[in-house]
Amino acid sequence: MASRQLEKIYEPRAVEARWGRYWIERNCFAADAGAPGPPYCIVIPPPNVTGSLHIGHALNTTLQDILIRWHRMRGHNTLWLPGTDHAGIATQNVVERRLLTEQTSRETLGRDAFIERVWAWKQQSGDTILGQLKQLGASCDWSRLRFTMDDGLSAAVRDVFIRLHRDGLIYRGERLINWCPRCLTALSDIEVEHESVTGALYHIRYPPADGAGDGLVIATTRPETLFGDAAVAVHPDDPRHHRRIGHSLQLPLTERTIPIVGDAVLVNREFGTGAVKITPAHDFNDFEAGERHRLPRRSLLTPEGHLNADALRDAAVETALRDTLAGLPVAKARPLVVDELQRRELLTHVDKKHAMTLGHCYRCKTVVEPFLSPQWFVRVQPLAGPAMAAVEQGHIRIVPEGWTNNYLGWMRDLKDWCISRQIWWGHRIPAWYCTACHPEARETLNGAGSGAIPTRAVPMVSATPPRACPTCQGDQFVQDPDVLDTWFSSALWPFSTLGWPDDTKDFQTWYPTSALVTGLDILFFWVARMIMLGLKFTGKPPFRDVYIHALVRDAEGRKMSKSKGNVVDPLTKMSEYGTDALRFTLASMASPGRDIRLAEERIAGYRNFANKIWNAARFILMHADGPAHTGPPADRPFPDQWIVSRLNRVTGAVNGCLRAYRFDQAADRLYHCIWHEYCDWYLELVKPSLQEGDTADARAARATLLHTFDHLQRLLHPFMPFVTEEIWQAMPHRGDSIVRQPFPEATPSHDNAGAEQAFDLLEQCVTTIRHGRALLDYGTAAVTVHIEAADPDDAARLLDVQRHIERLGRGTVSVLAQRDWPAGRALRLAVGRMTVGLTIEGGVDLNTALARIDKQTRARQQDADRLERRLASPDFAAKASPDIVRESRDRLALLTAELSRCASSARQLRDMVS
RNA sequence: GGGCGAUUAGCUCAGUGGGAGAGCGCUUCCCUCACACGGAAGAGGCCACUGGUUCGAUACCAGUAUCGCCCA
Repeated sequence: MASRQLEKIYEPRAVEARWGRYWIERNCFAADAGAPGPPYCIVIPPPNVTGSLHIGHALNTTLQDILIRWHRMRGHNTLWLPGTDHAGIATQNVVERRLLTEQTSRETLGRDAFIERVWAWKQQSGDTILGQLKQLGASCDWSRLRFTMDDGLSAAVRDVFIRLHRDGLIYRGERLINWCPRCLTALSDIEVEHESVTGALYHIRYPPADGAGDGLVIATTRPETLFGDAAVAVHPDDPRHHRRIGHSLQLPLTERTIPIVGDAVLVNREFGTGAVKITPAHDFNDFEAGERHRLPRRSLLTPEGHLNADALRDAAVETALRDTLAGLPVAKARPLVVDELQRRELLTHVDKKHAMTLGHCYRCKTVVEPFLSPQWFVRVQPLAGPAMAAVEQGHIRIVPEGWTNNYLGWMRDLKDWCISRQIWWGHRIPAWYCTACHPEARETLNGAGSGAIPTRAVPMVSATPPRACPTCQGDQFVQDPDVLDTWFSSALWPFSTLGWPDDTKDFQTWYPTSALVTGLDILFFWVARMIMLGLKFTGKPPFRDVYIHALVRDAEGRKMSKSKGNVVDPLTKMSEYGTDALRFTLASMASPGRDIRLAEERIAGYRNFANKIWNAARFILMHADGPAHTGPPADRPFPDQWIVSRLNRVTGAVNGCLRAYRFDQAADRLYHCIWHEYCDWYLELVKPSLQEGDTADARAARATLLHTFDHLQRLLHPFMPFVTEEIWQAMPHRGDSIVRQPFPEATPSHDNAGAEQAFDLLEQCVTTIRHGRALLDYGTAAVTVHIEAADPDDAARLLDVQRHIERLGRGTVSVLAQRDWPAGRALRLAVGRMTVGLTIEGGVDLNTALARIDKQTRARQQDADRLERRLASPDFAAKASPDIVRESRDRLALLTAELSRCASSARQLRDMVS
């Protein structure tokens, strides 16, 4: 028997640190591919290696840990594989900011030295988030920790790149891509956040090239890009303009003319004047229109987003204007261009309330520019088909199901994925260029951007530099300076972390993985790409289930962000309320398809819950010493049979909820069972027996207490690992940790309907007595109670539980027909098929009780009226199911009986009052 | 503009074709020998609106309004 004295209030901090260390020292979470049991595996969504824990991680980690601990306890061969992500742009940005404070820059350092600095930063800060995950109780197999830039994973990345290139699924080419002028790199389409804004729509007149007629008025939101115009498009069927197709216009502010073309795709006849400019190098739709009409692409901007002097000259911009504009950022150039147009009376109209969307860099929120440059792309169409089929055919299940269409819809019209980034931190593209064939490429040796590699350059893709150039036999090469999109390596995560491309024991055992738990925000970034590449390279879907959880918002429903200052720091909450409380809060609020509004009171509520459990444990430890009954539950008294039955039901429910990813419902069932059944009723029911010493009931109660409480700790362990471990260790136990104890399963033979019915009667009586006591303002004084049960079976059950009613109701209880009740004043309360009578003693004010009975009468009368109306309807009898008809009749009969007893009781009270 | 979701107690949210639920908060009483981070008893809701289906709708369908998210 444990002898440690437990404190009155549960103090999570020391407890958590102690067991957190213990679990790791004992390798409680270590997985072994050779271990028995069905495999169960989750790979963690790798957090940014230099990041720190935010509330989204806390939710994500908690849910995974619940699944993992649950399966581990159920005897599955369970692996939770942890790791971190190198987060290319984000990490590079952080290190660059640090360099700035040292008055230096990555360009000054040079590529190799810079990368060394990033590794040093990773070394310095990389353990932060891992420590925080451990603090949260994440039961990962930490010996298998992976990092996306590990040798093994990097080899997998190269391998995949080379094979995709060989299969024609990766290509290099000049395309219009999204460019962040601050990060100075390309972004993929989904790395751009679109925001609705109100802007200005400028109507500009382009005069005819031959001076005859009025020209055309076009509408644009970006007047400064007109220097890059290659044509003006009108709809071929538009009677206003179609005769002009083939004519030319004078491009304002330049010495160029441009043609008028007919384009039914680009032109919306209702928009503006029905004429639009085509600027192929600065707009995605225009780019495609440019392709259709074979128009030249004039890129006007530098990578920084400034007007390029050379480009302006090539575009034949008037010399004076060129000098004014060259080097200016877009935002400054635009008003100058508008002024100039106005001065020349070419600006016909400005609509200042034009609704439009603007793209921003998802990392730094800078406005992105469509930018023409050579980049690497994955041809995704051939990969998307199987990735859709896997979901459509149910090989991969998305939970909640509602997101499936979202996924399929996105996959259906997927554009090629731009995977090259003009940064230094990441997996460098394994492509090489011959410096003899492409002398310009030599510039990249000092780390310059990919612009230095001409679009037409022929890359040689291989893991190591080629021996000789196939064209010129040269042996000098430079490697492509770009690195891969971080999500490219993340896409391989479920198999690269298990050892792929080697056919390792781990890979054989745990691939495909069982579940992937993540937020909706990276369904496209990550999940879709893992499915595509997983199917392509392993032939199997990377996971069976995808569980999409909510986004955590603040109590007002706003997205948390540092700039709003409404961020809830999970670590602070953990230290204030305990990690278990935070975990339980997140689990209980994880309803499918709904965002979580995190209110602090909820966390405090679950801290109280942990404390409640703690005190129940104290109580049990105080009373568990002594002889205990060891026979089957069926031989034990009523309270034990009842709690075993209830526990059995909640056990079935929790397992069912977890199978369905209903963390919220599982948490609620546990909360209710532990607090409102186990503590409120069961512990109260057995208290008298425990104080009796060595009786049969006491022996049974001690055995049941220990057994059921252990059962509850194991049920609760996945949700609240720390307090349950602490309690489990303090109670009599076998084994070194609750982590590996079997998770309870429901046993049909433990269901005990009779005990549950008896309990329902007991609860009704006790509650009614307490209610009556309050109405009579009796305080804690003992009361004399008579109970009449209309049903003889009820009467028999009541006799069985009579002494419990007496104790919990505080008084003496006789189960008697009303005609046998003693004469004298009594408050009679109708409850179900029973009447509970409290003897009235002394001069108490009965008006409160009278008012209450009148109120109850009104409520019951309403119900009865509704039921009567229903039963009176001929259609109801004819069409409703017989069960419902019978139930309605029964309920009406019960209500009628209650009403007559209420009326009688009220009459008596009125007599007494008057 | 397209798609998805939400609207239920003061707050945060479950829920179901047939008697409106939980947690927190609130009111009253109680520091009773596990727990005041507690116990007991309560108050509080035309289940957003309008139609339809149905014997019966908070629930199913359609529309409206408001809010949110995703995509263009």
